[in-house]
Amino acid sequence: MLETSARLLHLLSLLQMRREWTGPALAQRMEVTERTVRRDIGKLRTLGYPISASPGIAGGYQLGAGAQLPPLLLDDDEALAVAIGLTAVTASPVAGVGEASVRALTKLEQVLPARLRPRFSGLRSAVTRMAAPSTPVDPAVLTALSAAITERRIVAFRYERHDGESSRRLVEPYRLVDTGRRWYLVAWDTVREDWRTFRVDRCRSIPSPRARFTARPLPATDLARYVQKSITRSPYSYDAVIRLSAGIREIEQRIPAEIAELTSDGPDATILRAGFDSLDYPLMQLASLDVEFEILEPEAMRVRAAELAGRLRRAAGGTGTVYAR
Amino acid sequence: MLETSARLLHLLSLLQMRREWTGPALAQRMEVTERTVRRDIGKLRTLGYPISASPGIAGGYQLGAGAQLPPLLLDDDEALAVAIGLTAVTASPVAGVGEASVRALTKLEQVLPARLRPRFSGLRSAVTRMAAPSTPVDPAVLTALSAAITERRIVAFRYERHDGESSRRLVEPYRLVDTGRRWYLVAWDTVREDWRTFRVDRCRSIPSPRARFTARPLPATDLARYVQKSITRSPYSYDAVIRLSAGIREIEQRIPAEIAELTSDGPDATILRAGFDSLDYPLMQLASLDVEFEILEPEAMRVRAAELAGRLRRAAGGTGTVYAR
DNA sequence: CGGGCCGAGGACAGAACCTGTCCTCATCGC
DNA sequence: GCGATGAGGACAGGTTCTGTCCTCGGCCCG
Repeated sequence: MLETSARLLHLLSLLQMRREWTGPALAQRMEVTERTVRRDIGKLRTLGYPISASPGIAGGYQLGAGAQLPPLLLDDDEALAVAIGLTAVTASPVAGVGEASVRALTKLEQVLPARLRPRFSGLRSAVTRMAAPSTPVDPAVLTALSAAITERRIVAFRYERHDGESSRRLVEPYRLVDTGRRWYLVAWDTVREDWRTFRVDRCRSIPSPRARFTARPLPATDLARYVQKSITRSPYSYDAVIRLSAGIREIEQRIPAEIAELTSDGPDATILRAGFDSLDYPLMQLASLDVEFEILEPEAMRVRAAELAGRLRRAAGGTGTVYAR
Repeated sequence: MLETSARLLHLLSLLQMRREWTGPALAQRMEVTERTVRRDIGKLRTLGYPISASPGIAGGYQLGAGAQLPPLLLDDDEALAVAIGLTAVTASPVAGVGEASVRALTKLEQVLPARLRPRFSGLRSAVTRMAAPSTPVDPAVLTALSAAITERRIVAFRYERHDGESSRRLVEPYRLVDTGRRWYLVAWDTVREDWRTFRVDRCRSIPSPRARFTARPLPATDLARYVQKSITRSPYSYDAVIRLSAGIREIEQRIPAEIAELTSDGPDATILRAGFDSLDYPLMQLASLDVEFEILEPEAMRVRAAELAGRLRRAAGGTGTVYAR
């Protein structure tokens, strides 16, 4: 029987590895008779895994997509790839799957064989460095928080406030919320005895787990909305208004709707409104559009644009004639 | 017995979900006696999964990292996160795990429940758009090729040559090679009856599988090196030489070693050599360093820097005094 | 030190399941 | 029609599983 459980997993692994298998091939691979293979296939079907079959020449079995996801059986390199991919997603959260990616990464790290850890560490820093220039978060902070949330453990960490001063916090962590730009932790502050929303990028130490706690009712059902309300200021350092010298139709095709709000300003001009945490990246993206643009707000963005312009001009050195596009 | 296989997977799932479980909690969750839980734990141990135990108050079981990776049991959101993460890695390959990430993504897509596919499609295009601006590759092309490689199926696709003309190809695909910047396919061309190395970003249709083929000996044991040799020209559109006005120690800390070759040019200057496929992104990154720099080569990069400088200058408009840093 | 909470594992009875072997039937492509 | 595929019942001989009961050991706390 124990041999059967192992064999069923092996069968599942083979079906994931290649799309099509014949009964005789599976029987040989698993060292049982074809009758037993047919029985095992039936068992997997009973367990809910949809395996289709076609008889005759070029026939065989195929594992398809069913109502539930089967256990994923990965080899070493595949596991590393998954870990790296999840790390990339946590570094630049994609709306809606942020917390799930941290949870999945926590699961994977728990069981990652020791021989793969050095490679993972090396590749991890490469991915973190390549992430889009928003506020950087240490993946280790995220996974530590995720584990504490799952296991209902109080965590201690050093937290830096907006004025730069850091203090020690002891909290019951409940939820990680990703706003698409930043990670927040919704937690009950055990010292202040009230709910607090923490910016994860301001966490200055790896949260260390303490005693268990009993869950209390959450402060809201929609925690993403709750976090948005908790943020007393604009989530961005800069709220920009930019006039682009191209019609809105053209601009819509080149700038994702989630990033900016676009308003038509006549047949050949578009007003773009968006928030940014830093200026360099958006400035260079705007310059790369090869569309003339004008910064209406904020002043700081105009100053920065002039600085970058100067540096690029000097870097170009003794270029002869510049042809305007 | 069938019930036992399912129960073992369920137990594994619980152990992955939370770090610590007591026997009584597991027994209640799975609706068996504690004695059966102890037996099941023993079975998982026999299967190779290292489960540690601590007796007494605050005791329990913990699934640890062993010699092999256990089957991963994920919920819907976690599966989506994994899929998105793998898509991100295939879009910007991290050296060494590129092919594995495609293989893993192919496995996952095969079993992804239908109800998750629309969400996956939506999130996938978001990730692809955010990828670093190297040569874009459709993830669907990669996974179709990976499946064909695994199943030894000839594939047909339209391929665009460097002169822009596209033709139909019928090939035996053997390996996907990621050079860190681009994807290549090593394949046997059935029409020309010779080995060919294809750039995946030039594949203009989703490869469709045809008949099976019998594997032939590969043209080399080290296919990454083979691909590098096959590329008759520099892999990059531009080979740049840039002089930075800062010491090499400072620059090394801010520019990843894999991206550029750095040479000291005195105590306050550094020569940077690197290849690029486009100019805007590197120019943006260089300008953002807040270090004066000079483009020694190529001329095209100087021209582009001047263009961007002009556009940024005009965008800054009537800025008053510009303070040099 | 005792009590309670945890994990460990042997022994037994009654029940359930597993595998190979053999067989008949159906579908598919050439 | 033939050969290659999948489907599944029946049987004999053997194996495994579960709950129940029990003893033992470690850990923490009052």
